[in-house]
Amino acid sequence: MEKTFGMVRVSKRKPLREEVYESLKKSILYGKLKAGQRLVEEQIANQVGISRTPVREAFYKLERDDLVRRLPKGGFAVREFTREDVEEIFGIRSALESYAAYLATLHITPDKLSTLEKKVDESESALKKGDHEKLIQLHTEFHDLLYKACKSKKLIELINNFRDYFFRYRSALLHAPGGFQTSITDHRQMLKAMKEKKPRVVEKLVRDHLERGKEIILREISKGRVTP
Amino acid sequence: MEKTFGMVRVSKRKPLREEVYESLKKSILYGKLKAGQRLVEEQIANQVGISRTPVREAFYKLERDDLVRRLPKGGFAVREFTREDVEEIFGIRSALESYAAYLATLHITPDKLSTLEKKVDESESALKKGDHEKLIQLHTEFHDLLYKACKSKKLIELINNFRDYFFRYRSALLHAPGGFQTSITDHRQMLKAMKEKKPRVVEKLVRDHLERGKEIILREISKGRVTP
DNA sequence: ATTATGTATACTGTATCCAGAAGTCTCTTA
DNA sequence: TAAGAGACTTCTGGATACAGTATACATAAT
Repeated sequence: MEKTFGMVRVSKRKPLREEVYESLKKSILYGKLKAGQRLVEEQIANQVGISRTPVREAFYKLERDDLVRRLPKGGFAVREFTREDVEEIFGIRSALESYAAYLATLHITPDKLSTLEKKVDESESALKKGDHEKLIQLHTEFHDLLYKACKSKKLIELINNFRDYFFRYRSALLHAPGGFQTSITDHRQMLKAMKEKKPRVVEKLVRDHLERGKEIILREISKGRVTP
Repeated sequence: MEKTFGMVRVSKRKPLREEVYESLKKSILYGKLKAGQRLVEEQIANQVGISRTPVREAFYKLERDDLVRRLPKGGFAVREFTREDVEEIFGIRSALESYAAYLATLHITPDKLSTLEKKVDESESALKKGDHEKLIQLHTEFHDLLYKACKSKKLIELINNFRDYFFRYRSALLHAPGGFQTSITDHRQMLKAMKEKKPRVVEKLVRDHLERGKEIILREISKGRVTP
């Protein structure tokens, strides 16, 4: 992060530990680091060309995020998920995200509603064009916007932490048979219920949406199409 | 933590960072460290007689727990709560704890039910004797046991983290007019609904229970009887 | 009196080093 | 051959030192 005022450079660099944390996190979320992959302080430090200290601190932070777990023989590993984990996490997500959607329905403003509507419209348009990358992006954005409207910073933070666990599966989720269409239909219904100020309906729609997502992931895991 | 096998001492001491973390956390929870109190690495390190490293790591962990916040001028401070924070946190607690109670109703075994019943019986007995300390302890234990029955380690962890924010208020909560009696009545009703395998009823009872708790805390804060 | 500059202090972030623990491998002895 | 001891390797946790940054205070200049 650098700003330039004329010829004067104002540098506000993030601490190294933050940079390592974000880089590792991104690698995990995007699947560059596979579940089970072992990570060792010294190795990462040598690769990056820094000391162990910021690497260690990044590891501890990832550990607290439950994105890595500590190995008994030293080092950390990218977290793996059992079927039970998937059930557990989706259960918690359901509780949190439906609550956020409930709050969002209470608090949302008309301009935010129309932004959401625009996302759904764009999704339908992208579906017609078969632009799957765009659809994945719009799907994520719809949920980001929806939860942001709940006005609870801590809740959003929590939700995003849980969503991160399955970030690398979002493509598989949507590519499942009928995945794109179902997702758009769900979003359309949520939007409708929000316009009508029916928070309990939105809440239920989000629960069902997540239940469907969970079943898809479990099915894909069973078929060996994705690794836990 | 030391174990002794005959004359052989097996020492499994916790890392210093864990010890500092737990000690600071306890001081925060029990009100020894007041909201707003500033904490500085070097100072704590000097007081304890260790280097800064484990202190820093403990601070980061407490920060992640949202029990302390980073100060712009260096150091950390014990977290303060606005009324909005109280509302936010109780909202999230309500979502999480009611979900946990719902799961617990599905999973609980008869022996655990009778343990819960025993806690309620003991609470009524302690109320008659005016043993308030005992009542506070039993209240906490009831909830610990209830949530433990949900069989979701991550959910329990989350819930406990949120409960910790108001740990120092639990006495005020129960000492509020009619607090003890209401709490016992609530627990009795939850127990009844659990026996009857009505998870949605338990869920609602827990929501109402927490709503009441929130109102009490907000009222006590308004009256200046507790500091946020 | 006000503003600018220099210095001291307080703190953080990072690098380096040391000691210890745990696991693995090799050699020796029974 | 099997068991035990010692050496080696790999890793962590913590201590220490150094450099950088931000703030407060004192002094000099206008």
